Amino acid sequence: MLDIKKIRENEQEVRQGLKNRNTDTTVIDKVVELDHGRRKLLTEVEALKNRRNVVSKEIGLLKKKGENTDKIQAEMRELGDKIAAIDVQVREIDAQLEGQMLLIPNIPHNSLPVGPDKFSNKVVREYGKPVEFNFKPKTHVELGEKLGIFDFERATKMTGAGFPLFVGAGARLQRALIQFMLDLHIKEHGYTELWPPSVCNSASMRGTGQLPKMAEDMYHVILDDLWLIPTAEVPVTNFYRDEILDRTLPIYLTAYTSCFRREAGSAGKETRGLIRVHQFDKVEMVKFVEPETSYNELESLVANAEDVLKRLGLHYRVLMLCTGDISFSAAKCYDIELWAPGQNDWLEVSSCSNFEDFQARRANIRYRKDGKVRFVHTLNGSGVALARLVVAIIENYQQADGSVILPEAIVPYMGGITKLEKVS
RNA sequence: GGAGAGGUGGCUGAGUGGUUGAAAGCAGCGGUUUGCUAAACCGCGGUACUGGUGUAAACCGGUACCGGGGGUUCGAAUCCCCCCCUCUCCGCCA
Repeated sequence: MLDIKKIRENEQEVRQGLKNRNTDTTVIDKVVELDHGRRKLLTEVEALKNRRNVVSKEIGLLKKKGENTDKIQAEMRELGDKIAAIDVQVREIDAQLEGQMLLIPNIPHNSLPVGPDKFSNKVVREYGKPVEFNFKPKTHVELGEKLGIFDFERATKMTGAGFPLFVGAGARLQRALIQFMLDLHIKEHGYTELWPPSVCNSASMRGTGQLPKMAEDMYHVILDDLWLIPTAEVPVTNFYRDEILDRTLPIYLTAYTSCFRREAGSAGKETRGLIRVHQFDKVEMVKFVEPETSYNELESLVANAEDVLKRLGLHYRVLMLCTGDISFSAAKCYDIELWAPGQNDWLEVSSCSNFEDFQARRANIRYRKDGKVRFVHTLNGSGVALARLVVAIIENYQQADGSVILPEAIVPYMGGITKLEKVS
């Protein structure tokens, strides 16, 4: 959520930010009008309440002396009715204002390239080179089905399309990668591990910005009004919701969770394989930092995610997303994409964002600095998403015979398996 | 799911419908004392919204906040209703 004061004082800047994002700015018109009306009513009703408070005290004193207060009480009853009427109006305006404020996305940071869509994203750097094959590389679907490391047909029987099922060495590979990534972040990057719930309540979803706008993209457990988490960002960021932190910042947390996404509206797109699925696994990194440091922290967050890919020897590139392509809550975002030769395309495996105080305001996460209470800045990034990482590993490390040599870094986690081969 | 108990400030914990923003303690901040640390003593406190003065730092006001939302009343932490959450016991159960 934006600061209403910022809208009041820097209206043009906010409008320009929204325009750069391709967002309709009429919401600002509404907000400005509501805010104006709200404050006018507030001054009025608060003056009346002050009078009521003063007179009520007098009534108490008069009664103690045994004097008759019927007349003043009747007056106050009238005043009370007036107050109640204005209070109703204020409450209505508050609700409308809150509703509008929740729909306004974050303002993009001024370092972003301005542009309407992903074609304006800027490649910041590229690591490694594409693997050269002396045969035509296969897709992970062709390879994996032959290797028996996943089974999409039976997954469809159990659950439905878009829910992956890993088998044997494939299942172990998932577990190994999770362990490898968590160990790296905990031991070398300074994160503390959390193992959070897989469902969250609506307040948490609002806190990180999924609600109210993305309700249709999530699985909703209606009986208990709980939501399956689309990312560990939700539980981990909400770890500190409604708290004033007394710990020294920065705080780095990491968590592995499954992630659930309905992917409404993307039916038919990339439906085969592991590229776009309803459930996938991800190690997430979340930071709570002082505002002055958040852009430096974003750079080191990206570096932490890149470290995973470097150690796995994968070819990747880092994109700085343009104003039109960043997500609702983010002020700045880097995407990391892996090269997948079977797909002949780049695959997004990480999205590292600085939300500034946008989530902190919604989730009410603050800290004390020199006796004053301030909102923290929150950041998060995938470190990294598994399904697509597996795609890249399989497609990059494939051999002519259809086997897959595993990157050295995960061999210790694979119980001696160095190669995925067909088992009969 | 059934029965009971409870939700008060950063924490612990009092609280009579009328100077209660809220006793007390702890923590915190400032000061005195002290060779240093500690201790002792004195003093100060919350948050949000909002009005005024000021370029600003700031200062002076107002309103609201005792789990959340309603209600009764001139006046509610205190009385009533609804909801949420936590704990204990029972039931069920990986």
